Amino acid sequence: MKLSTKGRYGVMAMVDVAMNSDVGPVSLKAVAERQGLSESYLEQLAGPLRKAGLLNSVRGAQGGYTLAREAGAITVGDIIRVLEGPIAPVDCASEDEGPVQHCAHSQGCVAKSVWVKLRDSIVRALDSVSLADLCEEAKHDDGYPLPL
Amino acid sequence: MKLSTKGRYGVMAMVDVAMNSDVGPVSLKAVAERQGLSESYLEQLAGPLRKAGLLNSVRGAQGGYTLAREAGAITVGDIIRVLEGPIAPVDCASEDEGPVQHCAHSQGCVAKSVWVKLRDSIVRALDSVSLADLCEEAKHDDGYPLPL
DNA sequence: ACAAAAACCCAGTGGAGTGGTAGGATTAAG
DNA sequence: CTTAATCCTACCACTCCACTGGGTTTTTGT
Repeated sequence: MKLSTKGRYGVMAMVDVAMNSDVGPVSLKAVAERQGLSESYLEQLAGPLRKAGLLNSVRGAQGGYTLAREAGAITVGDIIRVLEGPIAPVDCASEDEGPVQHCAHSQGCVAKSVWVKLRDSIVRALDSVSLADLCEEAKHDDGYPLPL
Repeated sequence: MKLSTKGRYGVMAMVDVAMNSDVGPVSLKAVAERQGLSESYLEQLAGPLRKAGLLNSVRGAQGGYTLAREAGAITVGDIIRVLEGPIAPVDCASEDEGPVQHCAHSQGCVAKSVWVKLRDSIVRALDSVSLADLCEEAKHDDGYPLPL
């Protein structure tokens, strides 16, 4: 039940872009430095995010990325779906389930109701938070409660 | 965001034991046959479940496993925790977080609130369903709505 | 014109984890 | 004393994750 770094870094990067693109497009180099991530790895995330219509890109020097929609219209769930595929704790309880999913309909399927319930919980949690929410929170937490 | 087979098979096995242990302990061989799973793989799940106090075992011929608590007092979450470790969509939002978790408290941690919210959703979903619930459901679904 | 900065693309790679199998030792029933 | 079961440990094939690197194209600034 772990998110991969793709999803995690993707959200970090999108928040970074959201918070820094007021003065122009944000380069991956800048994101990588601020967030402490690998630039070349971020490239692999930016591609899909652009193709999915969450990011716009500007090529060439001084280029970079901007949000393709306003921050309030992009949810964490949107990002996760692009980078990790449809939300599905188990294969037989996927969001985009095809015609009918039959997992060798023995007693095993008894558990399916739990997995569907679990999936719906995850979907609700991820879709209920937008980039705007995270940005707002970030600004507020400026005087950050330091651990240690 | 996928559950591993350990968790899935573990729940299947526990339901099987719950539904078949009224006449005596249930052998892993029987579980494996009914559920279509590998017996030797199930052994690896039964060990931890026993040590965690969810299963009792009876060794020797005619031996097997019974629930260590009543079915209503064992949740799906209990099983998952034993077989997959603490519920934590990302490391910095684990259930059993130690003293303080600091994920390089740069802007990256901005997303932490989402992960915590996500974790809590998962925990609530998994802890709200007991083996008894699943057994009840299984009996009801006897005339099973066949796919195809 | 040209150098630098950026997005793009794609191929490869090391390590860790997943999903098992194999073999044996112990325990108890018939 | 054979058989059926739990128990324990080691091993293995495979996949996927997290990255790295090399190279191409596009644009800006000098």
